Amino acid sequence: MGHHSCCNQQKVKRGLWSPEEDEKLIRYITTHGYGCWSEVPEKAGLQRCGKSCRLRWINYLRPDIRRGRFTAEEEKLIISLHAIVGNRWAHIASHLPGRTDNEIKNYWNSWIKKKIRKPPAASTTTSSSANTSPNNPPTAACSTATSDHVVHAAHAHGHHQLHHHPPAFGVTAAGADHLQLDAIINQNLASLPPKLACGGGHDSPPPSTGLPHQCPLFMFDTGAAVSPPSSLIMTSMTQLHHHHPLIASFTAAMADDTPIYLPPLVDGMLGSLRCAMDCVGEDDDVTTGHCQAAAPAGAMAFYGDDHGHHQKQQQHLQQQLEQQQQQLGQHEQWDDDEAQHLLMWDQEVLTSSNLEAMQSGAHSLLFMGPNDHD
DNA sequence: AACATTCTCAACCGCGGTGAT
DNA sequence: TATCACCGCGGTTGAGAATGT
Repeated sequence: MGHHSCCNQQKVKRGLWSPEEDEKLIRYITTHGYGCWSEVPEKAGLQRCGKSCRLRWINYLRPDIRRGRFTAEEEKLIISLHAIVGNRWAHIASHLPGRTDNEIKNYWNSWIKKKIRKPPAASTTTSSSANTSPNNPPTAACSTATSDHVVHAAHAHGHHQLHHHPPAFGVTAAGADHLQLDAIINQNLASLPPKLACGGGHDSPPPSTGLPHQCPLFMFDTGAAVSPPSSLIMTSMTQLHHHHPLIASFTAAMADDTPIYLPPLVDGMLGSLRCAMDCVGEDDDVTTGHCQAAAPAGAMAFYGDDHGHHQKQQQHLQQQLEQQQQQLGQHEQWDDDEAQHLLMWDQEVLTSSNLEAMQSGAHSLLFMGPNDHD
């Protein structure tokens, strides 16, 4: 239990802030700004470290802070975002104006505690019914399961390695499906420029090469629970395409056997757009984009190459996976039963014939990725 | 009323990333 | 390239409030 490095030499006060301290900090920030937090305490006349000042300002004092209970819409957004990006609270907070990462984190953790203490009584009943009561959001459990139900795909020596992380809570797939898909549809696809949207892009010239290097994989996770597989009902491709415009566009295009170029893997819901823009920007050629902006990866997903952050998450998830497997007495990374609920796609082009393979084989997951061999 | 338990949330801690030197 | 300082983030703690017994 040491002090911050920035506090070592100073006599700094700790603990709760007094109103006088708040006033000093507010007065200083509003007149001088906060260019360098390490200078703020001294210049503001506070016996605090810069880190503490920053935290106090960001989490409590800044004028655009929004306090009070989370609205139902905010709850939904948090749940959806968490299902996709996990515990990246700052990322989630960036999509909730006036809310801080700390606040969202506290809110989420309080829900986790509740769920641990009081697991869902009827895990076999569908949780897709809309219940946004602040005191009873079953969707939280579903989305937690979705985020915990992580399939990690990595390229390794020309084949995909799959790691499965089962849900922490016993839930059904439907609620998670809706959450993920709603999030994707409402906040991702809906915001896409038409020229980048996959669905309406049949008139665009098809890409001439493979998927972008930085987007070697595409994974569609319907958010279905994995165990028991028999509980997976609504996540076949046929059913899915009613909910997801990307899949709908796939199947629509299948009618005339138009090749569909698969979108790449993306980094989370809103990150997908960024990824798409990056891809386009780096290639400087929209036609090589492969509908990447429409990538709907609603699950945690990893490129498996040079993304250090993802590698870190991979390691973390790998550890979680191993723990889960130990708990479940599983020794294989991926057993046959679970594999039945995956479809690995190892080509770049989706055609009617291989779509049929998907429809016949994929129940809970559609997983696609081009070969490593470029 | 008194005590125990649970909940909320502000604050702290440590780590990793980044930029300057 | 190595080192350092700083910043930002996520995990965790703990005090006070709320609730239950």
